[in-house]
Amino acid sequence: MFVKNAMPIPNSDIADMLNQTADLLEIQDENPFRVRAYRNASRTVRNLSGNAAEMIAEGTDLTEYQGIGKDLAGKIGQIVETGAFDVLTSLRQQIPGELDKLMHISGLGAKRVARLYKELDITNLEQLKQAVDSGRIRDVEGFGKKTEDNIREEIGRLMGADQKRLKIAVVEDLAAPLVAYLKKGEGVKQVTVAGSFRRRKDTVGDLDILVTCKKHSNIMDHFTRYEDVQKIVSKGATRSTVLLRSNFQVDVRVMQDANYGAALMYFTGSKEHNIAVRKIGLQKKLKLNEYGLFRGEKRVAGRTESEVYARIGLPYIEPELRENRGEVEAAQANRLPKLVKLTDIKGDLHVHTNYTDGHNSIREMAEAAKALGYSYVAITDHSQHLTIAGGLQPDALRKQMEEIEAIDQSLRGITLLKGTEVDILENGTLDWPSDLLADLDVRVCSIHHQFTLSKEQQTTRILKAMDNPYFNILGHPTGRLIQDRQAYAVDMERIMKAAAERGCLLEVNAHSDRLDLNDIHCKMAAELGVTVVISTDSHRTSHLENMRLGVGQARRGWLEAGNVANTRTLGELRKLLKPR
DNA sequence: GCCGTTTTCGGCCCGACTGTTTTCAGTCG
Repeated sequence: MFVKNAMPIPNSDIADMLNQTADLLEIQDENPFRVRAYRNASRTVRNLSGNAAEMIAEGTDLTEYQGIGKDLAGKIGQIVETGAFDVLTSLRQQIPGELDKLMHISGLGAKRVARLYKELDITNLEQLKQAVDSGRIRDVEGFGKKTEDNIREEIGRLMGADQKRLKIAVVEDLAAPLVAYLKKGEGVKQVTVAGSFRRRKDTVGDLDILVTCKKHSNIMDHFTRYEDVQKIVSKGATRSTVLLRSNFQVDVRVMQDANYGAALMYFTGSKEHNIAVRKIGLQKKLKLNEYGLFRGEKRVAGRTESEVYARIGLPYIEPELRENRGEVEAAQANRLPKLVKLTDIKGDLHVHTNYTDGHNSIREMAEAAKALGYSYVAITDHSQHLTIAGGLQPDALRKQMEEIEAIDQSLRGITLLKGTEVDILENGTLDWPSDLLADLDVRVCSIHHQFTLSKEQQTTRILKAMDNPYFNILGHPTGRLIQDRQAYAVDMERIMKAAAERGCLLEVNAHSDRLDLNDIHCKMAAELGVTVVISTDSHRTSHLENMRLGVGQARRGWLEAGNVANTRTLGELRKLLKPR
């Protein structure tokens, strides 16, 4: 049985085990639909808003979820109870080494990995490298010189430093000049970045770019001549793939304007969303592909995405929702959220200045916020405990508050709020005395040390801090740094329930390294009735524009303007920030 | 292994590109 005090197994671990099972079954040439069933269940578990182990303990029947039937629900139960999965264990005994890892080499799938094992006894990357170097690979049926070269290159890439997915802000910087370049191609009409970039995922694995242009364009030649191209992986009339010098992959697909909507849907994905939508189409005898929506041979839609969705009988689904996390069902029931937009945001509530570790002055940050059209901005520098970031002493904070008031008097069209980013100390107290907290307008409360406390201790620490009547906003609630630092262990559901009860707000930190809360947590917040604040944690004026990244995550988490405190007018906002 | 306005069996999204092939399997998205 699930022991209450033991750390429950995270959803990601369960999902990984199911996915590894799928890989190994595929290597065994199992029924491909059984393989797919494991992959689907893996994805469903990964996307659950609650912890599967806790849900099971509370009596939730996992078969309610898409892709989990009686059998897999039982198997997930076993994983949760024992921490192990006998199907996977037995497969690992039958299949030696790291064959499933070899599958993740681009160009090698289950079939070829199995063949390499059967014929050359290759079970790991090192053996594969030796087989390539000695030329034995070429003797295997279906493997030729080109394949050998490809594998050699891929191994080199894998053994070198590679982090394939990049943070979305980094990808924005790669995409902008490439899009500008493509637009200069002969006969080019539209250039749109699709894929996970358009869905605003926090990291992006490759760029999918859709180009529409006149017939007989030489756009693919133009594309592959782009100066940052390191290698042309494939090049065809309608689709080409290259690697940039940074090893980042870019796919370009060429379409005619009449197909634009269908193609954009197709290339935006997610794959799982597209499959779900196509299934609904099939029920109505409609076939959907990147060239349009067809009834038999007849094309019935395709020019715009809205047209395609409408013809299938669905309202338009925003790209950020297209993860098959319930949006298709919500669309069928006409219960899609009306997502928050960047233009709904009326102010930024987490901004640093050169009083602590920011680069710009109070006035410069305020002017920059005003230029974005905001009606308020809060200055929230660090508290005394955070010496490494030049945390303020109480008298320095008093002096800053006076300066904020003075500058506020001199500004028109924007209100400057006196704020703080106050440390939550290890015992759950805040790093300022109550009399100081009382004189501030906004208190962002954050954890900046002792990341390694147990889940129970960390959760208790935060809950205790929330007992403070001046606690407004939990800053970067999990402390994760994308691809750099794991989230610290917290019971997010308990924290959110407590926040909802007490009127505390949770931050969606829009800094490109954080995006914390993440998308799944945002959705959980909406479900639990927690109001969030989307803030940039700016340390220089240019960071204020990161708001778009935070809004992207909020949209991926199904948040509406009503779920977001800083879409409200200053008067309404102040009510939420009053001490309790 | 899942699922059901095609409903408890018999389906399961669909097409492009490559490489190794002489007509297509494997891989990818």
